[in-house]
Amino acid sequence: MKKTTRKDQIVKISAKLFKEKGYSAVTMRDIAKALDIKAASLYNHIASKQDILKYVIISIAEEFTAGMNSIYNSSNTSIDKLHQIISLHVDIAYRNPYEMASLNNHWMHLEKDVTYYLELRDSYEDNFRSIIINGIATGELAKANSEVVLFSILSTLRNLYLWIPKKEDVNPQELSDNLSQILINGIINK
Amino acid sequence: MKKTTRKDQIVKISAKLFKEKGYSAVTMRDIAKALDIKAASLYNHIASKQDILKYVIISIAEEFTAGMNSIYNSSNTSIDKLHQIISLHVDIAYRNPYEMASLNNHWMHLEKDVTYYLELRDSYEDNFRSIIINGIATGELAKANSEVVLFSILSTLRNLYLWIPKKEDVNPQELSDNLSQILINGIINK
DNA sequence: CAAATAAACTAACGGTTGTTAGTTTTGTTA
DNA sequence: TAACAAAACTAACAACCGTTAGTTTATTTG
Repeated sequence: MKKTTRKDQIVKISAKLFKEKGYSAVTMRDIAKALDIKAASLYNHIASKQDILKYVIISIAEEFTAGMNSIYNSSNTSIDKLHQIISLHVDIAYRNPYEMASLNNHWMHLEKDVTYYLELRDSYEDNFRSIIINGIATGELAKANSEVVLFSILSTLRNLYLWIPKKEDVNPQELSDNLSQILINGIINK
Repeated sequence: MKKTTRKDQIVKISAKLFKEKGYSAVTMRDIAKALDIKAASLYNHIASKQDILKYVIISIAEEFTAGMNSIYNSSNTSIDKLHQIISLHVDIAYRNPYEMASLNNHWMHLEKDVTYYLELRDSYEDNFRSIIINGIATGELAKANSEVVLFSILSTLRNLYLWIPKKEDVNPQELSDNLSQILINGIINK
């Protein structure tokens, strides 16, 4: 059982504020006020504003990359791997809806750590791309522009954070199933 | 033939900077420097920084709503309407990749004009939703959670601005066709 | 309970922000 | 070419920014 430290609280509330107004528009005084302390007190727990952003983003980026590696290296069919990727995204977005906003939109303010972030993201995308190309090669997937397929699925999955908090009682398993059906089988009635 | 005014240049270069760093991180001095003038000179052409954002966002939001109204009120099948919506997005994103970033991510800084923006967006989404629900009712579309269908397609279309500038020689018609195939027919090989 | 540590505070810093006022330069029209 | 308008300039403003230093208060530990 791990306890929530003050630093955890700072990172969590910051992620929420970053999502609402964007990283640059959120001041240290905003963050402090949300915790009912003074801005200077934040520095007993974190090194800088950028440091907070790093804690918001990097751990989740690593979780995605690790999850993708595990899926990629399994011996499932391409379609099963796609189902697992969808589940991975739903699961992480469900647990971290605010953090996902920074992961998607505020990573460029990481400055020093931006290179590491991009390595994680590229690794993730490369594996995703391979799975799609392989699925087309084996005939599991229809012939299509693999870059457009990748872009389309990834766009939907990366936007889940915008949608999940608006739906009160969304069930992750059910959402995952619905997405799998729509993204993989399409929406047309055959 | 309409000439490009200084104001047009300011709005255009601002949109590009807003996409790269976010609205709040871009200063009036950044915008001025990109045009090789001083920040104070900008105020001969625009009223405020927020005013620039308004010019970046609102005209495109109106273009989307108008395009959607036209499609919605036509007498085509639901599936044809979906094809047309995809074309609409590709067309607008192709012509305004930088502005789309503000439309998607920086609209909350419109302050006074945020209500009008949200009206346009809601109207757009309501029509989109109706088309999907109608398509399912007539049997053109498979039975599925209409909200997830809407979310999935909209996520892909709204992210086009991120993808289009990265692909050098993307042909809008070809992209539109690829997207239609993938989003409507799915990716599975049947 | 004394000592040590953690975490809050006040006050202030140097720099940057959007914006204004007033002035000069540039370009157009009578 | 004189007069006018458009668009640039310099200088500065009050407010706000992230962050630091030094101090006080609260909590934990020996």
